[in-house]
Amino acid sequence: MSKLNVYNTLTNKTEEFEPQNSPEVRMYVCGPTVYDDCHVGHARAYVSFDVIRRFLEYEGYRVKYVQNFTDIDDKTINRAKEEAVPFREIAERYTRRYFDVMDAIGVQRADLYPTVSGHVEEVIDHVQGLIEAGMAYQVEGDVYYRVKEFANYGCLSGQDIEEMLEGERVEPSAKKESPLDFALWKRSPEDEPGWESPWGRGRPGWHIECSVMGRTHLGDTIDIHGGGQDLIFPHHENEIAQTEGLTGSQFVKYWLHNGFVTIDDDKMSKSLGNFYTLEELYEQFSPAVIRYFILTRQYRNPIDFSFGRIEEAGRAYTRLKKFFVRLKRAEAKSCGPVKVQSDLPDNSEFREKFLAAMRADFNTARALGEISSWMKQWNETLESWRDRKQINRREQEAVTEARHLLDKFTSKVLGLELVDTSEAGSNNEEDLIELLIELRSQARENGDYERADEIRERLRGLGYELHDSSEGTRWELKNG
RNA sequence: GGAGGCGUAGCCAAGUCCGGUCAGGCAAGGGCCUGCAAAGCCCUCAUACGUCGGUUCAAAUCCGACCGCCUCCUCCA
Repeated sequence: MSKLNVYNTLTNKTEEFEPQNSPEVRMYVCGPTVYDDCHVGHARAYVSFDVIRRFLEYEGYRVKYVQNFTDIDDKTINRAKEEAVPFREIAERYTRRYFDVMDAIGVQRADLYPTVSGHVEEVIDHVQGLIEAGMAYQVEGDVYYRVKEFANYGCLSGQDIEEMLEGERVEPSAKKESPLDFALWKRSPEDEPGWESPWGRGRPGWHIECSVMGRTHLGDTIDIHGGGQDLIFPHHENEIAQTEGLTGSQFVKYWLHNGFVTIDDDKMSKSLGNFYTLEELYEQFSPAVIRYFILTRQYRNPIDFSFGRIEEAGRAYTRLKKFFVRLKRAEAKSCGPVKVQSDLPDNSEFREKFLAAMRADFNTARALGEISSWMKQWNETLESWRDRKQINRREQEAVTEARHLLDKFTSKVLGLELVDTSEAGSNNEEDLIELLIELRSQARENGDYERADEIRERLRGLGYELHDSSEGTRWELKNG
C-alpha cells in the first residue's frame, strides 16, 4: 500500500493515512435526514465519499462503510404532522428516494445504514453513562451535555468556548446551565413520537445518534468520519464531546469534510430557494454526467453549479466514453507481424500519475486531467493506425492494457461507466435502425442524397445519431 | 468579532505543504476525414497566477502587509 495523504479537519493539515488496524478501515459518513428529496449538494457529498471509499478499496484496504439515516428529528416529525402520517412512513419514503437517486449516480451501497429509531436503547445507555460521569444533566425530561466539562470542546472547529459565550448568536435557555450546552435527549410532547426512558418519554437529540451508531458499529475509534463542511460545527464538534466524554479515547482519527455546491457563487440552500433536486436534474442530464461534473473539482473545494457547466462536463465525458470505444475497436483488429516502430503511449507512467493524484487527498480533478493527457497520446496513436488492418503483438498488448486501465480507473475507482452507447437499446430496436441505415446506404449509392439526408435527419429527431465512415455507418443514442 | 477557505489565461480547473521544467477540460480558429454533414482526430491558443513589498541565482509556490470573495459560529451535504 502506497503512501496516501488526506486532509484532516481536526489538525487542518494533510496527513499520511494510517488506519489503526490496517488494512481495515472503519468509515462513517453522516447521512441525510430523510424528510425531503435529495439535491445536488447531497450528490456531491455522497459521490465524494463514495469515490474515497472506492479508492481505499482499490488500494487494498478493507473498508467497513457505515452511513446513517436520521429518521427522528424535528424535520421528519413536522413533515409527518403536515401529512398526518406516522414518521416512519415519511422516513421510509425518503429513504427509498435517496436510494433511487444515489444508485443512479453510481454511489455504492454502504455496508450498513443504521437509523436513530433503531438505536434508541443504545442512545439511552450512552446518555445514562454521560450523566453518571457528570458530563450531562437532566432538566424536566430533557438531558443536556455539560460542555464546560469537556476540556477539548472546540478542537475540531477551532472555536473557543469563551469566545462563543461572548457571541451574540448563542441563545440562553432557562433550562440549560450554559448556553453552549446541547440536548442529548428531548422530552416528547404527547402527539409526537417518543420512547420511555429514565427521564420520561422522549427522543434522542440530533447529535447523539452519530456518536452512538458510530460507536456501536465501528468501535470507540473510527478511522474516517465524513460529512459536509457545514457539519463541522456544531454537529461533529458535539459528536466528539459526547463520545470522548464517555469513552475517554479518541473518537475519530481523520475528519474529512466535503465542500459545498454553490449556485452563481451563492450557497445552495432551501431558504434561498436556489436548489435543484436530483430527480429534477436527471430529467435533463444523465446521472453519470452529474457525477463527472462533481469529480472535476477536488472534493474539498466549493463547486459552482450551472446548467452550462454540466453541459460542458457532459461533452468531456462523452469524449472519454468514445475513447473507450475506440480502444475496444483497435483491440479487435487482427494481430499480425506488422513492422511498425510506433512510440506507444506509456501506460505505466499514466498509471502512476493517476494513482499519485488520487493519493493526494483524492484529487479527482487532477486524476481526470491525467486521463486526458494520456488519452491524447493514445488518440494520436490510434489515429496513426487508422488505415491499418493489422497491428502487431506489442501494439495489441498495449491497447489491451490501456483498455483495462481505463476501465478500472474510470468505472471502478471513479464510478463513471464507460458503456458503449452504440450497444445500447433492445435487439428489436437495433434491427430496425440497421434496416433504416441499409436503406439509406442504398440511397447514397444511388446518389439520392436528398433521401439519405432525410433519413439521417429524421433518425436524429428520434434521438439516434448516424456516423458515416470508411468502414460503414454506425449509430448511437444521443446524450448517451 | 472568532474559525476555516478561496482569488491561476475568454470560462472552468490542477499545481502552492517539499521554490526551478506554464496539468487538463470547455469555448474559439485552422486542418484531416466526408457526397454534404455530424461525430471523431490533429494543430493553434496563452511566458496566466488578486495587489504591494521582501527573501532568493530563481517565487503561482516561502515571509510580511493589504484588497476582494465564500463558508461556519442557527436547521442544512
